[in-house]
Parts: sequence; C-alpha cells; structure tokens
Amino acid sequence: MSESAVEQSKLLIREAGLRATPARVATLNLLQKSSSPLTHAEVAEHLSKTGVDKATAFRALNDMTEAGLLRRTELGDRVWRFELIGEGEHEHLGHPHFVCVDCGQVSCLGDIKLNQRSLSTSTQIGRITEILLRGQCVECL
Amino acid sequence: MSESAVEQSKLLIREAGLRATPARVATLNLLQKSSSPLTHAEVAEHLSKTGVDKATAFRALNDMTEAGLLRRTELGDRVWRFELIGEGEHEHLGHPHFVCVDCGQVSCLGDIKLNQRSLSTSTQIGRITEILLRGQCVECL
DNA sequence: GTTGCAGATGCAATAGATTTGCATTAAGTT
DNA sequence: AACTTAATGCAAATCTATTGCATCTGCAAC
Ligand SMILES: [Mn+2]
Ligand SMILES: [Mn+2]
Ligand SMILES: [Zn+2]
Ligand SMILES: [Zn+2]
Repeated sequence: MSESAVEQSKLLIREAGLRATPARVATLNLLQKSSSPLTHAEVAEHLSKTGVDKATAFRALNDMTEAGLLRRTELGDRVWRFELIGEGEHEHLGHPHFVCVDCGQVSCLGDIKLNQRSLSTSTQIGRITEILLRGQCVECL
Repeated sequence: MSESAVEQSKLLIREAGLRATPARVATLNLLQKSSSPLTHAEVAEHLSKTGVDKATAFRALNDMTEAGLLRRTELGDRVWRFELIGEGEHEHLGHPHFVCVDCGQVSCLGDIKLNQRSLSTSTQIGRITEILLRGQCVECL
C-alpha cells in the first residue's frame, strides 16, 4: 500500500467526520483493492493480523457506513457485506449484484436493467433502488 | 379451514415423505392462505396459539422445505421466509420478490424480466434463477 | 512538543435468529 | 392393540452482529 494511498484514505475518513485510526485506514485500503464487497469476517481477519479486535473491525465498517463512505448490503446469506461507495455513485443507489447459490461467490454488476414491461410493473410497486440476482456462476454450472 | 383443505394438506405432506402432524398441516394451510412469504416468527406465533413449540414450527418449515413442499428465501433482512411452491413452479426456480427497505413489506411478483442487453450480460455470469428487487413501496414513497 | 478530551479500542458480555441434543410422545404400519 | 421410528418439547447451543465499560489515542489547541 503506497504512502499516498494511505494519506488519501486518511483524508477521506477525516472529511467524513471520523478520526483516521489505523483500523479504519486499513479497512478502507482493503476495500479499495477489492473487486467485490467483503464480509465483516473477511475484513476482521485481515485486520487481526495487526492485532485489531473484531469488534473494532465491525465498528470501523459500521461507522464508515454511517459516515457515507461505505455501502452495506445483505445478499441473501445472512452476512453483511461492505464496499466502497464509488466517486460518482449515490449513497443509497448502488449497483446490482450477483450471488452464486452454490459457491457463494459475489460479483458486482454494471448496467443491469429490467425490460420495458417489467419496468412499468415495477412503478406500480414502488421505486426500485437495488437489484439482486442469484443463481449459479459459470464455474458452478 | 375446510375439512377437505386439511385432508389435501395431509396428502401433500405424506406424498413428500413426511408424517402429517398437526403442526405441519397447520403450517401448510397457513402458507396456503398467505399472499406473501411468511417468516419463521410469524408461523411460530400462529402455531403457538395451539400450543406448538417454536422449535417445532421451525422444524416443520425446514423439513417441508427439504421435502420440496416449500421454498425458503432470505430477502435481505436476515430473516428466512417461507412460501408454498406452486403447482407449476420449479422447486429452485422461484418468482421474483420485492422488499420495501423502509417498511419491510414483501411482495411476490409475477413476470419480471431483464432487458435484452442485461440478459446477455447475465449469461456471461452464469444462470440467473432468482431476482430480488429492493426499494420503496408506494406507501413509503 | 505537551496537554486535554471526545472519540476509538479491547475484551467480555449480550442480543436476535435459528439450530440441535435428548428424553418423551405419537403417526402410521402390521 | 402393539410396534417402530419419526416428530415434538424444552433447554442449551450456534452463529453473526452489537454493546457496556474501562482504558487508550487522534488531533486540535496551547
Ligand atoms: Mn458491489
Ligand atoms: Mn413469493
Ligand atoms: Zn459458483
Ligand atoms: Zn414500504
């Protein structure tokens, strides 16, 4: 992890109104490098190598989520996952995800849209802000 | 609950290879009348009125799910929900659901489809078997 | 560079949903 | 009616996440 990346994380954290502690900086940097959302356990295990308690890891994730730096979602396996909120992304309007029901692999998706007919159905239900797809990944087919 | 409905439930349960106990019959009949999937707690509370323990309610739901009578899904709020598998429905290929992130209301949806572009994206990911939409229901908008 | 203090952390205890062990009961068969 | 084995009741245990509290530390002000 480059020096500048650490400094940039510290800035982001402070801008969000939180103190830039080692646990938070490490968490943010870890999520920055990850291509899919990470669970509390995954982050906690990473941080534990530097002696950080899992309660602290969890609080780092929750606090940064409340502060608007991260997004927290539950993808159907009863475990919270956290990911960085991208530059242009709206805080509560995330991108779609895919979860493999066999191996548990999670993928972040780009531009998934409903067809016209489904869209009109959906407006009668309310405002859709999140799409989650589940199934079998190519590995597990 | 009509006599014939009870007898029909008993038959269904026995056909699935399970004993037709009062707890299971009551569970099946309750789910039959419900228009959206019910949680463990909701079913357990209903059954508790007739003296059924919640562990039994949980086992009734899990056992009938394993036996192929029910479908169990987690819609993002860390609680299992159960619904009858319809006549024509495939066991693992359910219908889409919508969950209101504000009030928690759950709706079963009919024919939600992805648009053509998203469909081709999805085949590169794997086989989609379930779609979950989240957002705000009309009540909460 | 030192100080002060609100915010952050460690550790253990707790919470909420679901599951499991085990002795006892009862469904379905003979 | 008796028998065999699945199902149940009750309590204890799991699993994931949260919280209380004493102690520590980031960082802003001297
Ligand atoms: Mn993502
Ligand atoms: Mn449904
Ligand atoms: Zn897979
Ligand atoms: Zn609502």
